[in-house]
Amino acid sequence: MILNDNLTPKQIASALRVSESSVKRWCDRGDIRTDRTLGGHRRIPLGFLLEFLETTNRRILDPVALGLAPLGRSVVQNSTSELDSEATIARFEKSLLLGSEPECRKIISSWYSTQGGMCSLADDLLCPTFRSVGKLWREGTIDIYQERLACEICHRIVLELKWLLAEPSATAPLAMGGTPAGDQYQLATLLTEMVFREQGWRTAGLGANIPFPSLLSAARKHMPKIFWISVSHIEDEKTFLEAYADFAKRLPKGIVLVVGGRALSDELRPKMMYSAHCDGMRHLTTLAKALKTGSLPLAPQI
Amino acid sequence: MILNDNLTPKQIASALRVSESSVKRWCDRGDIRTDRTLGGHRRIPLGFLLEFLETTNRRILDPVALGLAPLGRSVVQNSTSELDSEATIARFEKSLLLGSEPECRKIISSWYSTQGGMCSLADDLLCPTFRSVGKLWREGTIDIYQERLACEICHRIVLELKWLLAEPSATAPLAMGGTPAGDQYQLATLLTEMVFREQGWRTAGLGANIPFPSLLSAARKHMPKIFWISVSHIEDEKTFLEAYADFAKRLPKGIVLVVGGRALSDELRPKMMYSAHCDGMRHLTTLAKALKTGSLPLAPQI
DNA sequence: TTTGGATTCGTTCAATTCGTTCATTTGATT
DNA sequence: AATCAAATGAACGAATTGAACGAATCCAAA
Repeated sequence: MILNDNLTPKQIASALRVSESSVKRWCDRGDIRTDRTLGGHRRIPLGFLLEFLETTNRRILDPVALGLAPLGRSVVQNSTSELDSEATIARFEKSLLLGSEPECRKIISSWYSTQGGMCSLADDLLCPTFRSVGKLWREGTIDIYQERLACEICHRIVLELKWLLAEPSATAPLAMGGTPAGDQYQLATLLTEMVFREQGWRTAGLGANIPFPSLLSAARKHMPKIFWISVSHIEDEKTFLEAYADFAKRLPKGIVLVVGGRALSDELRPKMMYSAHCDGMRHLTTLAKALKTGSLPLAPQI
Repeated sequence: MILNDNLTPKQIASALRVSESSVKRWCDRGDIRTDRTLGGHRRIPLGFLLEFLETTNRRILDPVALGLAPLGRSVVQNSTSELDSEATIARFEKSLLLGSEPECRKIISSWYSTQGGMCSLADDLLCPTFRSVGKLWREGTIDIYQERLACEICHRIVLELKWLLAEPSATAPLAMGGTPAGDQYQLATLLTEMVFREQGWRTAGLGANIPFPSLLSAARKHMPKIFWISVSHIEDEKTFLEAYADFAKRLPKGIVLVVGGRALSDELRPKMMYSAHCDGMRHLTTLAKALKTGSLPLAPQI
């Protein structure tokens, strides 16, 4: 996998546009976790670098220096080039519809590394793209298989990204969740799982199209700290609400129930009971951060 | 496909993503215990390499180079292969139902590398296991989510195995396929795809639950040499047969239509038109081998 | 057994990185 | 403005790493 590579201080220096000395200092001070060659040269796995970037709120300025694909950049007046997300999203959508997995992989891994991790990948790249793809499908411009193939490709690549994330510690809290019956959309629940992983949680993603009673027994058996429900599509609203209500009522009290997904409209949500609703992965990330150590600060609401 | 015991410096170099020179130096300095051939070439038993990795706190970055399954952060432990398949299958089933992905990964990659590749993995391990899991589910012994989680886990691990397979050449023939509407079972079609990959085909797996008309337009647009249909579950037999018949009739003549899956019973098959029916992955492998170079030796049958 | 193409040998050498020192920039405080 | 601490970047000889080379070895097929 291209993503698993050991970087030298020089590469990182040029990627971040800082001096090599600074990178070496950060390594020695422990800000960047660092491996060493037998001869004592520093070697930094990409995952360690990303870890550093997140805690210090830094960005990769030159992905090419790390062997990643260049993302579209537009030259702004003051000579600082900014990410042209519009162009990149368009390029990504095109590659998806053509079914070109390698091209999509380049874009995703580059976006993931240079932007804000899973969060930005989900909210800023994948979500808009699939909104657009869904529209094209409803318009009849593209075929169903293209939409499915797009999901399949993204699913595979996001799974690959898992190898960049540090193995969660055995004592980390457990997050469990899935997508209820009638909803086949797997990508959303996978991204949810990855966000928890990124925040150091242990996770158990149950997948899509699982009946509520079965979700309930999974929760009861494993007693996670958080249970997430990702809803992208609702077959029948009344049936859904009934099944959900029963699920929420019988969920053990110690478990935080988090819901999200584009199907949970403003009209629907007031009829549901949950601990938290997340409007996008950025939202979820802050929640995961907060709940990781502290106990639940959120009271159930109606 | 047996685990290679004696590794060359070149293999180790690419597995650790360092230069061959460095590996040779490490051997000569005694950092890696090294055997020699009569002619003086270095040969490193896997055990010695693992010893080295352990003491220097190093990881294999590219397991593919060693012919090992990608095991993530840890390295394959017991290369002593269990030939007691009964016991292994039982252990595997237990791990699946417990939802222990790491344990399942060990068993699958061990099976894959010591037995007959994808073929044996599908036919001898996964197929019997899921038959048994399905039975437990129908009996009510286990919950739906356990069966789904089992699928999910296997799906992920099989996808990881893809990194073991060589990249298909750009001129390799294309195999395309998927699972028709009403059938959610993704693992079978994924395994089918992997078998073609193993045989050097380019592949495009469309996933599960795709309506026949959409499968048809995918085939028309990409014109694969083979189109596979994997059927594990049929909602309504009459609807299925009609949609299938329409699909088969309109499929371009140059494309070989291969069908398979546990739902295609002896009573059903005579009512379908196809180029070949595969009863297991071993069957499919020989077909993929035969069709790879030669033209289609199979006449459509009724 | 012989043969020929692919791999590995041991060696040399250029490029990179090491650790260290020191000058410069940054940014907060007086 | 002036001061000072902290962070950054440039420069150095010494050490490590990786690429290249002809010669020797391996291995599978004739």
